[in-house]
Amino acid sequence: MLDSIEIKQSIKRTRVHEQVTRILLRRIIRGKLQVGQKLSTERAMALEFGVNRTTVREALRYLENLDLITIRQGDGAYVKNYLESGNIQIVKAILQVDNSMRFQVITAIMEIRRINSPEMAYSAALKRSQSHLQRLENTALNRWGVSVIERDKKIHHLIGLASGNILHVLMTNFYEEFYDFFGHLYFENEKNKKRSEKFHKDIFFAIKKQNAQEAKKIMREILLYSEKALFSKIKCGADA
Amino acid sequence: MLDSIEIKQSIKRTRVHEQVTRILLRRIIRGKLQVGQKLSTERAMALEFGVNRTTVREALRYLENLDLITIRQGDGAYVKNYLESGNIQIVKAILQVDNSMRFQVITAIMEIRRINSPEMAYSAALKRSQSHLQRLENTALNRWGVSVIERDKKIHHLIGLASGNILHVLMTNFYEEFYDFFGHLYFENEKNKKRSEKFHKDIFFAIKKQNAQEAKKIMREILLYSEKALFSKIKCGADA
DNA sequence: GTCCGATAATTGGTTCAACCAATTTTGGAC
DNA sequence: GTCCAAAATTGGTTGAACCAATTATCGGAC
Repeated sequence: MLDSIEIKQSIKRTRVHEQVTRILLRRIIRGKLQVGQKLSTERAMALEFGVNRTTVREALRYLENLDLITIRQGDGAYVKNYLESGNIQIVKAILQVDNSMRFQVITAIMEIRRINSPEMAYSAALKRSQSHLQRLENTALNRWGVSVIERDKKIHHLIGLASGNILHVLMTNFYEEFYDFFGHLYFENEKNKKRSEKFHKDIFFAIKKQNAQEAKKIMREILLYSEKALFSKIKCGADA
Repeated sequence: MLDSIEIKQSIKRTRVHEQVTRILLRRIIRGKLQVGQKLSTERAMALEFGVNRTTVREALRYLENLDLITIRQGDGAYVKNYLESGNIQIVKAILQVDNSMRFQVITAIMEIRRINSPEMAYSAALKRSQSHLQRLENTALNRWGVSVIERDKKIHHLIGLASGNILHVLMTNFYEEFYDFFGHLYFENEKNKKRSEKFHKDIFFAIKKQNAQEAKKIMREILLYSEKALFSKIKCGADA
């Protein structure tokens, strides 16, 4: 009961089937297991990795849920072409096993966010309910309590809810999964922090006024700003 | 070897752990299992459903992959708030267990597509390689072979590839998972078919000319058209 | 020789029983 | 009441066995 969530997450022992997942994932992403190729049998993999077949099966279940493989009883498991059938979650999986694609993936994510979030803000300004507005105000104007990064997450999330489109919410969840990868790079800078706090207020008032065009513009500008700030940071980091 | 893919898919016996998944999914989506609530123990569920604990575990693994539950060794499994942490794949899961949200979900998906795909076409026109252009031409201009709906899927997919953003490709995969739900309603109409075939040619030529603005406009127009066509269809279906 | 069908071998799906590892609960010492 | 160690609870993993679908094999009909 006393353990903080941070400790729980950092200490948590990696489950064996997650390690197996990682190995297979790496083989697929790196191309050691090519599209259409048949995986070893469950029994053979259990032997190879020195684990139980049940454990292998849990790993295969994960890859199947990502649409990275198909499994057919009596036959075997085959690698699918993730560009044709894979679901969006695979980019996170990719990042975890292949750091070389990191920059490309992050760029792709930010581009998608730059396309979607302004429209999300637009819809939110038009459709926001009174209760969403209230929650937005509580989060945007109260400077105490949580960190800026946490407040930023919450603002985007609330705007998603206010937009009335569940996919906007889920897309926002998706972006946030990558805050761990690059969010701190942005928010550790004091100037960026200030800029985002201004954003929180501005977008709240635009949504309050139901000025959709302005909300869209404000969202667009903060995303462009943060992208620029982030990439210059990454470039500096690479030079150092 | 003789069985067609259709037969394979329709006949395929539902795996037991998938049935368990379905039950638990329904309980969560319908709110019988509320956010924060603890699920029964694996052993208890195995008893309740009359299956083995291993089978229950495979179902739980699925829900965990969807970020619908968290599992903690020594403690148990808890329902998460999917609006805060769920990944995009859950909307498909929702559709499979709760038909009442069907209209809302499809509307949400089409809105997101209307936001993204025109920008995807824009990028594709700017960045398309010669090989992507070639594949696009083969698909867009050859009227023989596959059905219009299959050609349509392929066109969108190729535009995604040409855009150079892997997320555009994966988002396109995502939309396509719902063609089964509403695609046939659109493509069974001869006039709609003709309209889409025109779209295929038009967007190809725009991308060939690298006219990004035009490609974006063409994409936007076909999406608006198809949405209108689809909703009038759904409305008629509801009246009949 | 080819083709067909029965049969065997292979492989994923499920079950059972046991034990390991983390967490929670219990109950006594203070 | 607090604290700590033991016990109970619960998820994680293992091993072996059997079920079910697919594939490979082999013998006979032609």
